[in-house]
Amino acid sequence: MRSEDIARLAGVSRSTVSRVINNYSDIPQKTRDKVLKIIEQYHYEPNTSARVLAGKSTSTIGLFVVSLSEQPGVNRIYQNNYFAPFVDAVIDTANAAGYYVLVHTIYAEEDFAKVKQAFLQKRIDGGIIVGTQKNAELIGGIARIGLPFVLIDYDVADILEHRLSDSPITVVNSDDYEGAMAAMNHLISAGHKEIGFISGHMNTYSGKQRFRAYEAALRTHKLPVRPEYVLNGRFLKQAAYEETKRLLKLDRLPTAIFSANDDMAIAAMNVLREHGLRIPDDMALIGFDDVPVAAQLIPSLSTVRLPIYDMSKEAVSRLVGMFENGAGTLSSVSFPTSLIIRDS
Amino acid sequence: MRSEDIARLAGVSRSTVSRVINNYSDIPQKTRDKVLKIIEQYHYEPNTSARVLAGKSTSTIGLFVVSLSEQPGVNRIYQNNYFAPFVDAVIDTANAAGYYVLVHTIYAEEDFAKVKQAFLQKRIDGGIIVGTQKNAELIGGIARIGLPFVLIDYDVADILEHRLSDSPITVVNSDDYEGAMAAMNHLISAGHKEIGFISGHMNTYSGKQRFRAYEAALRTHKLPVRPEYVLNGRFLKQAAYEETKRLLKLDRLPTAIFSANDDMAIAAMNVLREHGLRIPDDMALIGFDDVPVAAQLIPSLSTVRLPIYDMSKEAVSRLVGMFENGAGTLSSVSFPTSLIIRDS
DNA sequence: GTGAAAGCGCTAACAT
DNA sequence: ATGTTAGCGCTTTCAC
Repeated sequence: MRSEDIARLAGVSRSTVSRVINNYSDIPQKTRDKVLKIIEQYHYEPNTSARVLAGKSTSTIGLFVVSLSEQPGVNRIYQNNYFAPFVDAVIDTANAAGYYVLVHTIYAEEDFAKVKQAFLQKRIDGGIIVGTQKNAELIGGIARIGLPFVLIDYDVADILEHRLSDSPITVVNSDDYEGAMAAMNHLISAGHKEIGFISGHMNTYSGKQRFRAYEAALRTHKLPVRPEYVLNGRFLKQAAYEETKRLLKLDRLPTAIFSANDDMAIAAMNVLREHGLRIPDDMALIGFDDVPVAAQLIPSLSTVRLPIYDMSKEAVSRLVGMFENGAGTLSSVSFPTSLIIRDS
Repeated sequence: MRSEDIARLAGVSRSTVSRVINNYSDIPQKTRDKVLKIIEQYHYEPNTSARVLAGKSTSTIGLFVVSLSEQPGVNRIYQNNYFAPFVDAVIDTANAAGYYVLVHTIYAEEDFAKVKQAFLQKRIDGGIIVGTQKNAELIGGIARIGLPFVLIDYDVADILEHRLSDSPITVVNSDDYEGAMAAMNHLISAGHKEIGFISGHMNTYSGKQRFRAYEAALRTHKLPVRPEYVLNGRFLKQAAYEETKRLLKLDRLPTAIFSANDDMAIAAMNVLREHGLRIPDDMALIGFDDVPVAAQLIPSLSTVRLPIYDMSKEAVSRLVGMFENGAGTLSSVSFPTSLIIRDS
């Protein structure tokens, strides 16, 4: 069933059918109804490829989830409490706004070709990229294609430095520094003087900010910054697990641990439990993200809440805004986090 | 940049460029290399719409997540431990097989139009649908379009009845009946004689099978089937929460509860805890699905494991198989479940 | 208000 | 082995 068939059945020309489909104003209600009736009756839907080729938009948003991890297969997003909500929230809000979502996961450096490909092949009107490590070359490469895109969790300064401020890029961040600072201040106010840190990935913006706040908080309160208390977690459960085990072998332990995300905090929790340490009595613990399980655990996990749904929604609506207002230039937003004190 | 530009730059015709791109055999290595070099150099990627319009496939799989729930907004998939893994696993395996995935969520009856639309508009080569309630009309409607698709969790008998066995449909199920039976037998062997049930959605295949096994197990062992012990959960956390509260108001309580999924079992756990009941001493609890949190809870939740990753992978590979072998007819697989005994 | 016709970027049958 | 050409199904400019 093609538009020509509809035209014949309705006794009009293909152009009239097209006008009806695209809601042209200069077409009498009578003709419109007649055509619409046939379309309805035959369940006709215009061929997307043909429409796009003729100049229409794809009504499709690309969503690229970047999760580079050294151990392949270990950080699949469906086991990742941070990415999964983004995927779902973006799909939700994009669908509600009338867009299809093309999702692609990037687990290896070479898969990045796939994101440029999706843009270059004109499969999408624009994209949302979450989880990118600092990589101006990549961002520049995509920007050069000219289609708008949104980066979730990225350092705006890095984009500015590479003179990309005229490109249609939107950056959506959370106030990671402030959130981490709040968590640290809470621990310090509670009297903790020896605080450990499980770091995220230092090449991501959020990972960096959370670490910076950790250090700054200690310095501000003239507390010791001990290298052996900084665990290299890279946002990975497994790494956090190993590193926490290593920490417990030290002669002298911190009394609290601040983890750059909840997944790693939970891994640490398991290690602590295995070693017979009580939480929070022997070791206080604060995570980051407020993943759904955090509240379910016993003891429930104190954490810094990230407004993932709002961030995703904003990413979609900004992207759609760029479609409608014709590209635009660099812009950014940052969402406030909130400290959630629970039992840990 | 179009194929014509590449042709000009390489000093050949557009058809030669096309032949190179599509790996035709009758083209000398020298010409191939020359063209490839230009393509590389200019980062050329053929326009997908044009290729599809000219008869190529889209290399895109549609993934439709159906989650009809009475309370809108309450059952978003990112809070749903059952759907999220399917989404991620399908994306993972499809991407690995060289396919893009177009994901759409269906939260209301009228959104079903979107799935037929995606097929009709030729946006996808085929689709995977998870979470459908029994609805032969819908299935028949999609089948009539002629593109292959996979149903995850659907009653094969229903498809047979509606004479759809010649359509390119694959059904991927899990052994829900057997799994539920194993859980029930475990409880019964442990001496439980009064067993409650939190039901899933009776219109889904898995929901139905899990309930059937519950009843059958009780009957087989000549144990009482008490209507007041059957809670109407519809796979929803909230409903399970309310219903469990209702259950606890009864004069006489069961000593064990079997829940049709883990999310509801966890909701029940919370209610039990709030009422000061100990698990498993005062009330034993077994869930279904083995969602990631199940193992993290205290007490950890005994459950029936669903091989979601394998099911998703099979769904993708069967779909791709139908693409390659030209449609085909109805087929189905069912995956074994396994009883995971933990502390609850 | 509506139709005719050109063109979007590609593939593939046909011709050489 | 490579070029020429006719579509694929739609949108849109230009005529009428």
